[in-house]
Amino acid sequence: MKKLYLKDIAKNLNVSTTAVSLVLNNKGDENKISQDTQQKILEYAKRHNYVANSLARGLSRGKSETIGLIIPNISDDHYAKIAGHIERKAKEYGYVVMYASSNKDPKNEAKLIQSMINRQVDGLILASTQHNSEDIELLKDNKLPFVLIDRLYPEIDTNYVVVDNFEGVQKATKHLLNLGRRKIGFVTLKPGLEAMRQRLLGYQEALKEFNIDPSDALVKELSNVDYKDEIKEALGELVRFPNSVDSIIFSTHYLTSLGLRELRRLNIKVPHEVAIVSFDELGAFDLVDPPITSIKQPGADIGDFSVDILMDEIQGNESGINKTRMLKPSLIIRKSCGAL
Amino acid sequence: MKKLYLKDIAKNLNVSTTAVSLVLNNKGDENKISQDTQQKILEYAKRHNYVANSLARGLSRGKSETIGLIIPNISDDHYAKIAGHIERKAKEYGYVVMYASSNKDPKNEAKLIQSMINRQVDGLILASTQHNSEDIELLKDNKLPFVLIDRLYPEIDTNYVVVDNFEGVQKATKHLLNLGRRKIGFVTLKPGLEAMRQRLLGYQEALKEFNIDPSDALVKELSNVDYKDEIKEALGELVRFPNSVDSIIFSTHYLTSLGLRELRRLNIKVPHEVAIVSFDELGAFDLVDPPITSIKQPGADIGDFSVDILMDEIQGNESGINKTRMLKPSLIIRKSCGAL
DNA sequence: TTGAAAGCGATACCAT
DNA sequence: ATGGTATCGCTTTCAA
Repeated sequence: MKKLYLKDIAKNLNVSTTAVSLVLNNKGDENKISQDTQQKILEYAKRHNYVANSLARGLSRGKSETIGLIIPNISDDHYAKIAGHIERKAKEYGYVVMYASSNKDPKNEAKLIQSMINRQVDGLILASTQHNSEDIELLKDNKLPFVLIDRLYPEIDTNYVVVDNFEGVQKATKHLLNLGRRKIGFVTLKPGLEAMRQRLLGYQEALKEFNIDPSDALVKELSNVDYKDEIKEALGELVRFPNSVDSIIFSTHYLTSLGLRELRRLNIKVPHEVAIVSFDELGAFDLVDPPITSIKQPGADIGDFSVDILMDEIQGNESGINKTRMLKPSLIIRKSCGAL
Repeated sequence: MKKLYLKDIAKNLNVSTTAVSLVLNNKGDENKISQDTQQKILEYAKRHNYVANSLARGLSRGKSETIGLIIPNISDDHYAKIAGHIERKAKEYGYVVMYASSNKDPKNEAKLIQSMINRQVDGLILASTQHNSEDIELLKDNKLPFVLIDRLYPEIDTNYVVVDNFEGVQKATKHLLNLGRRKIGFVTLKPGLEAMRQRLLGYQEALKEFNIDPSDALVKELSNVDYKDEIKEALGELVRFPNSVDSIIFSTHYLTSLGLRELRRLNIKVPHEVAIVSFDELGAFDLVDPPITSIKQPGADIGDFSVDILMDEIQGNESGINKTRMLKPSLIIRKSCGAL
């Protein structure tokens, strides 16, 4: 089967390439191509299974019908879920998505953005994690439509879809406080990650509302690279005198997994001795012993909304659609917090 | 910042576009462009942050430096992990990846393949699930290099990277048998999925080795769409007289999760009354109560090898690299099988 | 209604 | 060593 090109079909049908192109792009009517010709072309194309080379089309129209997705790590539950929804939604618009993982490295991130730009993506969804605005400049310079997820820059005007990290943790912390817990530890990652900062603030705010002084000793900020090792020591310190926490909030699902393993190793009863709450979930958290109380992010909405917004930007619609979304996470109460 | 094109830099430097293109593609030396000119061009390009439009380049060279990835569902743990490795590896070759989810629908799959072809991907990694070879024909017709993962066609000559589903389940089944279990249920998805068939065969083979007649009553094949409902009934039947299984193997991680929830609802003690083993893992399976014995797939290897093979194909190397790989899954023994 | 022809931005062949 | 220029496949303007 030899490849069939636009000009082949024009030649074989004795019409111009213009006609063929127009008809195949559904512009036959508005350009008053006769019904006869249209039928002929359409049929021929269908019968021979013609499809345009989208590189050529893209080059010609200045549009690739591709969007880029840059996230810390596609293998992570949270991002994988979002990626799934982004793809499904993008497909509705006839778009396909290219993804790339930044591994939380800002340098990497900048490179990836540049790479996406070269590849002429029509828009970008960026789950940048570092609070670093160079990449944003890059995008603005290139006039590339984009939507931020997982992060927002209050000081810059951007489109974004984020979850309310602050409120999520605040609610969870208050939940623990209402259950009578008073020495609440907070295990998180070092700042840089804006989302992490918000989560910490939510924790501190809740404590203040209960007139408890947030103690630095109860907050453990782990390095983004060595957290697997550091968490052991951190937990050791939290459960030992003089800290002796009665509960711990982990700021992300993988810290929860790691933490729970370590608590077991230390032979600490959850939730009896130490209650725990996780920000974000892993697939089997409801089956864990004990089932993990979690702050759940609306992954589907994050994906869907970000694509909707992006498409709106790409199409240049000044439609009424909101270009920013602050979504609410929900607290799923299970046994690990000591409530049930 | 106005966009800079190849011809701009040629004009500004008073050289030909040819020279610029050659130099920028590291073909300066082999084409004997003077060092002076080369320096000039390189510097100018760097200083002005020039990068080629890859659509144009792709059109011109007939290569997009993009590979396509078609999988049932990127949100699934298993595929997300593979996708991560594929991307990392592809990046090493200067490639970027486009993904699309087929949702296990063969029609969908064919469409996606066509779409990838239109988009001029240089190669395709396909985790097709249905035993349907039309898509393979499509690929061969288009002479598009591809690698199959998760499936193989013994009768067709293709590149593939698969895990030994048969042996994995066989090993797990024998493990249960060696622990004294005799009435082993098998919960899986309806055939069509080649991998699923292999798993079933592995189960049956192990039973035979122990001189046990594989009973159809102990095998529950659920529909790909309604498995969430069907599994409840299936489990009810398995644990009730006359079946009364003493153990169950679930042929995929999400069936395990669902199944475990149902067993709990039925108040059945795992592993005491019914031991369970899962094919494939979910992130927190080691934390579940009881920790789940699982047959673990080498996701990293699947991803890495498939890209290596694909790149070899794309580059047309007739190098010695093996174009097929049969990887071994490993049995991770935890408490749910009753061993510990 | 239809078609010729000029792009889109880069590559690479063929001269010089 | 360097430069013109045809070419990749499609879109789109403009004239007929």
